[in-house]
Amino acid sequence: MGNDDLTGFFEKFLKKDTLFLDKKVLQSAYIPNEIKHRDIQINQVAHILAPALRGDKPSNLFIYGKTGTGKTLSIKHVSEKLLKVAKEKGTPLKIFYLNCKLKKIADTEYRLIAQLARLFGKAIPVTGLPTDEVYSTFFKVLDSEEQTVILVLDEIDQLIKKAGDEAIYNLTRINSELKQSQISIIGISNDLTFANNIDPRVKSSLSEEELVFPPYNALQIQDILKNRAETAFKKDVIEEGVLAKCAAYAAREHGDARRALELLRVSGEIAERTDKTKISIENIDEAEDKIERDRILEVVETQPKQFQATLYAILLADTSAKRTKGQSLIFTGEVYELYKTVCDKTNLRPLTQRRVSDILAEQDMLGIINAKVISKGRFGRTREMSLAVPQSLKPKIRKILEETLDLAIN
DNA sequence: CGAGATTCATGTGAAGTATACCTTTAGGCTTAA
DNA sequence: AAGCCTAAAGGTATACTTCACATGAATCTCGTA
Repeated sequence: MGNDDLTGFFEKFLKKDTLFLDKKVLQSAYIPNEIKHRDIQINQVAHILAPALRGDKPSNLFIYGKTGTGKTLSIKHVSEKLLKVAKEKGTPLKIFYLNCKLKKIADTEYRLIAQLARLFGKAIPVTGLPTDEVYSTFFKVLDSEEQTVILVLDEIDQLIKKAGDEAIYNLTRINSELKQSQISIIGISNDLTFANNIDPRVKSSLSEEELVFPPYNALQIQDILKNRAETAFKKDVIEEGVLAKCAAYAAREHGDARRALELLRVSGEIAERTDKTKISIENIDEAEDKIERDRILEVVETQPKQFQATLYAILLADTSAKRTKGQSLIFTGEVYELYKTVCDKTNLRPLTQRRVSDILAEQDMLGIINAKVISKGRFGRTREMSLAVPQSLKPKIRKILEETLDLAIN
């Protein structure tokens, strides 16, 4: 493309009017003024947290609910209002929000506490410090002034699954030591069954109050969509039935409103890019496809080298496996053999099978493969897995991996 | 023929190791009085 | 003498390895009908 073409393209791009009025309304970080269909929950949260305004310690709260049921949104909404009132009254109240799922941020006890201390403006190194030391630093800042602190730990189930419940237990007990300040914990979990496998002591101290966020039904999602679409899009750019279909898609997946909004936003982007003046129903299908692709590619690209090598081995196994019933089933041993040859080609130091086994388990968690442990009777026991990736995406993944792993393409 | 025993390939837990990084400390050098 | 810098010492978290044991159904074994 010549330079003139490019200039032309940019000019045209600027002239072309967009379908969006305010795209950020559809992004997941956006907090609308009015949250629909969550009045009851928001009220309950408000009631539970209100004592903070009088300088009392609010009860610890545990919130359950599937993804996209408005948990985070509701909490953030209440927090905002609460902080505003507290500020007017001059009550020393702080609310911190921390997502435990983020790798390398809060997925171990050390990292969680370190991150908390950082929120209070303390610099904590990534490693090297005793965990106790970090605790006491955190403790000191916390107690350095009279204040009430509310700590929101999102996706706390992930943390406990990876790092155990020690950290949470310590956090809940820290109150008895605090002289000036007090801390309440709000735990948010997507996994409704996860309470069963944590220490009962932790559970009881964490869930002084419990709240369940039920999924939205299709009508509610549609209502939410309509509401947001009004401010997000220009008038009349949405074709009849589009919102309904978005809602239906999302409701199919346990009423995930976040997904519905994302679908709508991406549909809009697609329509815009293809120079349409309206968002049509077909765009939704394309959007769903694109979202899934982007998610997978994102995961593939950002994984550590060893994970990528493992994934590449799976990919190789997948293409060579005899294709029975459409789904090719792959076993650990097979993957590990291929993995070793991959390492050989890429000058990567091969990890042990023990470690690879863990890596496979993590890939399963990431949803990039489907795996389950089965016993093949006389023929041992293994993890039976298959790539959870659309066929059309495999070549692309392969290419990405070959590039990042610097594999000689044969 | 069927109940147990056996077997295989790998899952999985625990403990140990390597690496990268942190703080503290002691020595050496510089500086200012 | 005091202050400052540097390098070594001592300590930690994390990712990974090593070791050892656990799993669980297909297959085998062998007593019994």
